[in-house]
Amino acid sequence: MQSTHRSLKEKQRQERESLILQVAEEVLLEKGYTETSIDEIAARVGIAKGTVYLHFPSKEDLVVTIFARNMQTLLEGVDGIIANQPTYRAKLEALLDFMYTGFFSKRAQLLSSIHTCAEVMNLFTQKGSSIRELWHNLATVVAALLDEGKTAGEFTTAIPTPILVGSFFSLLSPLHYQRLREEGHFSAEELVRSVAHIYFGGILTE
Amino acid sequence: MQSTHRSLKEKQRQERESLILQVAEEVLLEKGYTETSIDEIAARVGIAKGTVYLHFPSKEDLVVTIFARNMQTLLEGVDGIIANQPTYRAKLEALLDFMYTGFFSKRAQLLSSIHTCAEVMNLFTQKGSSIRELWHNLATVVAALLDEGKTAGEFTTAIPTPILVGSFFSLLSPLHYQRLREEGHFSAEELVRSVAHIYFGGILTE
Amino acid sequence: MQSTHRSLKEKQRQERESLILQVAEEVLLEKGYTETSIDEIAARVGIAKGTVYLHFPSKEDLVVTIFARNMQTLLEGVDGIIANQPTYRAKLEALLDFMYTGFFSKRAQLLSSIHTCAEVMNLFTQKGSSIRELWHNLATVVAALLDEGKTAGEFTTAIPTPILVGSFFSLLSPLHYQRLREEGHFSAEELVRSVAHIYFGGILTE
Amino acid sequence: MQSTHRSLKEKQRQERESLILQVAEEVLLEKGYTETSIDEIAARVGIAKGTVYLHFPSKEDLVVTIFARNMQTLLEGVDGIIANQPTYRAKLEALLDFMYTGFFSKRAQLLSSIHTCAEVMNLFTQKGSSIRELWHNLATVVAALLDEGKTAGEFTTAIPTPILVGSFFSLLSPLHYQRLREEGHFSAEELVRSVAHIYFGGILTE
DNA sequence: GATGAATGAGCATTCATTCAT
DNA sequence: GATGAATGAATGCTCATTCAT
Repeated sequence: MQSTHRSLKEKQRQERESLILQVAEEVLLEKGYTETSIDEIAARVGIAKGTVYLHFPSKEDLVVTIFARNMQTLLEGVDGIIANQPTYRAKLEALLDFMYTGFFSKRAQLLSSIHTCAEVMNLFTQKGSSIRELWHNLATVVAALLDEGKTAGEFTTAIPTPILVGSFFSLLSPLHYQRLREEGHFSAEELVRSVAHIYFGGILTE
Repeated sequence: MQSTHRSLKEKQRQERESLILQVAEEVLLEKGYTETSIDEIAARVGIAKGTVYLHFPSKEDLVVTIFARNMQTLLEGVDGIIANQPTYRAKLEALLDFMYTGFFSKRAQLLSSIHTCAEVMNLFTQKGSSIRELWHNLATVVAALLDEGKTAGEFTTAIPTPILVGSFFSLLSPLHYQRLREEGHFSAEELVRSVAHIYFGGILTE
Repeated sequence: MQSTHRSLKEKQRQERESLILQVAEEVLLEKGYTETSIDEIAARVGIAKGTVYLHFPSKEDLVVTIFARNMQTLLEGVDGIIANQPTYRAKLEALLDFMYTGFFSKRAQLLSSIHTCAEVMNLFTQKGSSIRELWHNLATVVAALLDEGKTAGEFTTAIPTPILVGSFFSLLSPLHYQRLREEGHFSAEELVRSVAHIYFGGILTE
Repeated sequence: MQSTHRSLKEKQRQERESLILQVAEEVLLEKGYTETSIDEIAARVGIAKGTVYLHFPSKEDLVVTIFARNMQTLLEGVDGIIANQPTYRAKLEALLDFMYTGFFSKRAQLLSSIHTCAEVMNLFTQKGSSIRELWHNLATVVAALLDEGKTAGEFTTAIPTPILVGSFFSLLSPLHYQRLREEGHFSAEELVRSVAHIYFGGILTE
């Protein structure tokens, strides 16, 4: 019963922490790092400012945690996603699909801002070594798929792999993605399909 | 003489305003919006903080002006750039080249941050109607090229134009661009060539 | 049995209270009032923060209690200490010795800070009336010894007793005391002997 | 005229800075370091909080400046004060007199708190190297006087010089000093005379 | 009774903006 | 016109105190 009690407490704690992370993620997406204030996060969650600090030692840590958690989840899913695909193209398409369609449809924006927003990048120069590492892992996976695809004769060797990796992650910048979905009334699936078409086949007619 | 005097004054004023804009642009690129302080801009220009406010009513306006001026210059150049190209593909490639190789090699990062960085976007929700309009104009030009290219049978009709436009501007996210140039030792030309290869021809062999 | 139970509980309560006071005293000596946090006290004692508040209504009260308890103990010992000394000088020397050598070697620093540290003094302006009273009692004892010594012809009458009392308690400021012991490698005994030499005999050669 | 204008500005600036230092010193004496807030200092001076930061980069620096300035002034005066005194005793008495009677009658309290108040001491562990040095200089001067006095046969050699130095600066703890003046209605002169009597001649008759 | 999660007032510090000179 | 000193709102963070469990 003691343990029941404890696990209840612990569960509530986890839930609250999740809530903070979720709300912080929202505000972060809306306003960017600097304009996001702990005050606002606390207010939106409906708790006191100090409570946030019971879960995260600093604003910086809170944000790094958000990024790390997303990266981690993404990385954990990658292997399963690419495992059963027959070709390297199919593997990369499955990855694109996972990133923009599923769990990450919104989070992808945040992850993307790691390398599109100066403000965010500077954050990780100091505290985000773990993030950089996770990101590097992901980029390595993609680079490996591209290299193996080249060796297998699937992909052109005319373009250096680093550039291919860069374009792979650039294909659908988060805010373009969002705008197209919201204003252009395109489904996530259509967006991914189109982007894959461009990346793998180009836009030229045969 | 009065008018001579006035126009001299006015010329000096213009020159200083240009200098402020140029310096502010530099700082903005280095540090991002929030970390950019009027103090630093004034110091780098060598004028007093208050003088900046004689030219721009607020930090926000200053930044919006920078974006607008770049957009404007870009737009003004577009026609000449695409005019003499034989095909729509060539027109779009010339545009890519102009954006990433020439005058805009650095500015492109700023322009791009309009839709990749929440912080920057919010700026334009309030004060940046002119920017949105200019951006819309540019997007319209690209959309027209793509549409005409479709009609001419140059480009695939399988992908909706808005998505093609989004991908066109996403192809090389600014920080990827920068990192590839600095760490990967790729030339701007090679980057543009590769990206065009991907966009137009895809990455598949054959 | 009820009463046995109660007194057991009560005994445990007393012991814990003593422990809190002891630990708080240590931290207080190390860090000063403001830098001392209830959190740290509770952690060092091994109890919850809230439990401290079951014993003391506020941090202020806790600290006042520490001072009062020390003053009380000192006062209770005074009579025994001075009782069997033949002269007034011997009585005062024994008191000095007791304060700097024995049980109070460390606590003397705390007591002394009552009138050397503004921060501490302000504490007692509001809640420390009991402290002031106890301190006054001690000062009265010393004043009496000095007055009687004067009457007995032992001490000079050239100096008003209040000043003599002030100097008696100032002789060895706590941090000087500590520094001399730690860096100068003087024993407590030597320090007390030297200070007594100065106070009673001056530093001039015969 | 330009220079007149500038020096006027500069003079006003100096005056304001002096005012801040003076007010901060008062508050510091009343409340101690931690309880002193920039807000209160600014309010008492009648300026905005931010203005304080135009003069001092941080609270810590402000306080260190106060201490350093006092120490500096004291040190600068020392030589002149002891120069024309015939004996070492007279030199030390003159120094005592200077510290407790003149310019430093109040400031002595602050200086004294350098080594009587844990809170204050900790401050100088980090930023106050200059203070420690200045203090060390003063202690060295006093130690030299005592040593030379010993060699000259003026002072007893029975007590190690470091202890004599410690007692010299402890003789009249600042708050005792203040209380005796305010409540005991003793003049500064009488206090210094008495303290000197004790230090040099002891309190014994004959 | 004991706990420790939650609270929120308080503080040092920054910086866009204003305005007297 | 130009200056830069002055302002004060805003923010990250701490910690004494409370109270539901």
